Amino acid sequence: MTQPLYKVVIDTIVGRIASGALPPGAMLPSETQLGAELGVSQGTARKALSELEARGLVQRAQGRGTFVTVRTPESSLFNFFRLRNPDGSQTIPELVSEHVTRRAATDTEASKLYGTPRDVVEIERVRSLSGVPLVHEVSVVPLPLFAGIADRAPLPNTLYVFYQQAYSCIIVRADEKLRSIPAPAPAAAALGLDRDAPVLSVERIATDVLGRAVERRTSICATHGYSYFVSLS
Amino acid sequence: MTQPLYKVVIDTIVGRIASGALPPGAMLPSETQLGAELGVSQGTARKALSELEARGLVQRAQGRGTFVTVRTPESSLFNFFRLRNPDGSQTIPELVSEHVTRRAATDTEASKLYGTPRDVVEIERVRSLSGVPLVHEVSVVPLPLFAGIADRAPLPNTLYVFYQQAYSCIIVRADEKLRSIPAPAPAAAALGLDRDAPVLSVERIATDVLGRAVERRTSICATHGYSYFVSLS
DNA sequence: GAGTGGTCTAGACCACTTT
DNA sequence: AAGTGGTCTAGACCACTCC
Repeated sequence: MTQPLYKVVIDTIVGRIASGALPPGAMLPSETQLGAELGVSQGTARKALSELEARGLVQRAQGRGTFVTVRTPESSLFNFFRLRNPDGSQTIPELVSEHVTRRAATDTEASKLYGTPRDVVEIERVRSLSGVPLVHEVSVVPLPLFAGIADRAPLPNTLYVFYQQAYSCIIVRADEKLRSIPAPAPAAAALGLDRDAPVLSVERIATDVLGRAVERRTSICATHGYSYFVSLS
Repeated sequence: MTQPLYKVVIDTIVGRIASGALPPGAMLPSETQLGAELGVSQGTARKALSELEARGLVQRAQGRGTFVTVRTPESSLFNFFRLRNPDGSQTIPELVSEHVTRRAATDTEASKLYGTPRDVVEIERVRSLSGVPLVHEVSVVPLPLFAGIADRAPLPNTLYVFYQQAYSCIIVRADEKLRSIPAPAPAAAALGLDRDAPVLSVERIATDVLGRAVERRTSICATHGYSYFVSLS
């Protein structure tokens, strides 16, 4: 039941990235160096690096080297913000307002978030597309993992880039539940919608590279002139 | 600018699968045999087979061999029917009614579907979950690729399994656009909804293994007690 | 020119399934 | 026992980037 060597290599590198020892943009050792350092052949080191590239954690370029993937606001939005123009082109959501508060976790929050936290931080935001407020978004993160985050408001537009830069917390996956519902009161008020206007409700659990459920986010989106894009395979 | 050998191997096998020479469930040659047959080393054949496995086109099992992936109604629904119970468990959609008609393609249909077809076949269906009609679904396929399909009604519950078995057309990808809208008249009538009940509109383009846009599907879903699940990464 | 990743080979040994 | 895929090694050559 012993781990294959290439998986040991993968775990080693994931650990270095998750700990911040290898920050975004850092160059990794070459295949040969990595193999020598960890006592495996170049081919085995290569297999590990290729799998990390497939996971999106590093990027490789012939002649240049292997680098820890840098998350820019653009790449983060591309992956995790699915509201697009009808032709599929990106739209950048602007921040209209933000409220960051620290509070006790509800029972569901405690049960769904990593570490069953007693306290959480709630980030409530209204976002607009092309100047029109269309998204009401409430993100909840466990306080222990994000110590001091409430004092750093206002937060940057793209939270996942911020999580990585400030807390070495790398979001790699988001599981979402979508429903079509009449606009709930707080969202209707924030977005200036009729009480029963149809809106898209998106409930998200975001998971980091270590497999921890790190954020719970509920978004209410008015899809006027925009669409939520997904690709299934 | 010549193709790497392993890509040649991949294309060879994809061709055999898409042509029906390797039907679902068929066993592929072993790595050694395949290498000998195509004049490459076992390692190169292995790389090709591994990539085909990553694409989901074949399945490999230690000690048994490599097999063309069999699409069952279950696996097809798992991949391409995203409406689930709130806890994430599968729900099997039953067929309530079906109308299959042959007609001329609209301009958008002709422009978006493979081969810019003059004629298409439209499959209109109402589906129910746990006995409640919740989905109104209109699928449009180009007539040339699916000759005679209109005469084979009623069609099976899962169209993609049928496309593969009857036409060697393997759907590997679906791009969807979601919006929340008031129920349109035909869907409201078919599902027994109020005229302005909020529903999920899903517009899908399905693409086959040869990269051809093979089906356009518009679904109207009432998300009463159900949710549309996606995983982003 | 030195260093990087990308492709390809040949061979070894292991774990697993089937007969 | 025979045949399969899974892991691992060692070495070669190529294409590319950067200095």
